[in-house]
Amino acid sequence: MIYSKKRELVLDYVRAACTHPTADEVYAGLRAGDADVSLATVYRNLNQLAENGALRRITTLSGPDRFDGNITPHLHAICTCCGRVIDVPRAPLPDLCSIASAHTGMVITGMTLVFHGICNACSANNKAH
Amino acid sequence: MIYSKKRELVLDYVRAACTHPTADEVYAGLRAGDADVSLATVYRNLNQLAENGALRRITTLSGPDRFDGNITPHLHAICTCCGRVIDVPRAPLPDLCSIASAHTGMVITGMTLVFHGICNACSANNKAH
DNA sequence: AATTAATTTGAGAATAATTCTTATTCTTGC
DNA sequence: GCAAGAATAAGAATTATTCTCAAATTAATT
Repeated sequence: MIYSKKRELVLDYVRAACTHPTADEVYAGLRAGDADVSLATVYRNLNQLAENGALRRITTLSGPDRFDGNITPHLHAICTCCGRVIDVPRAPLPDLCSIASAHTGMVITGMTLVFHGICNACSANNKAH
Repeated sequence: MIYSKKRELVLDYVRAACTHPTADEVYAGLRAGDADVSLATVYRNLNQLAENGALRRITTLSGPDRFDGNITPHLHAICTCCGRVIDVPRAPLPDLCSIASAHTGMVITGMTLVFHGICNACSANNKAH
């Protein structure tokens, strides 16, 4: 993968954001700044950056994927009301992957652990249905 | 929610399947049988049934949602190669939700824990890239 | 700095998964 | 069996994402 100015813009944007932005938000944010990128380029680069570990992809239950520039080990909680993603420090866990591997015979390459709930803002706003 | 024959068909189909079918697979399966349902009805009912706990929704990282008629507590491992979902017995876990709740102040309503890996069939077939 | 080969980009079409709309058809209580 | 409310069919619409390919960028070489 050779250097590209657009990829650097995308990476910098996600790293600077503390909002775990979606592809669309990255696109809009760069456009609102002085950057001239296309949506396809944003998607392409987010995928590449997540693929090679520069970013983390956060797959939400419903709604678009989000991206996290903070790749240090931590977990996420997603508000089912507004979609916001909140960081959660990683708690000590038993070695679940080994257990899964032993039980299924699969080669386990990873694990996704996400919390769901109502964030403070939504609780305060009584937006929760 | 009043009774409906179509909803019963959908629920029975997912319960009988051991494949964690997608909405499309449920639709095709019912159509292949003698059932006359529309795709929208399959989606609507899968959503309702998952909502009220009769089924479990399995959100995969990429690809369509899958549904599980087995609602007893267990985990899932998803093959990143073929998309198949394999059941994993629930291992004892620390109370992660309380930890997340304490750290974020959110009302935590649930947690998703999914394993990713390569299933036996894909390993055997060397399909894994 | 020009040449070239490989890579990336832009713009919009295409795709995939799901939801919405509305007229019609069930379901249930009376 | 009728009325009121709920569910359905069919396909249009929406959302999120990927694909296509000609044009632009990058990096290595002259």
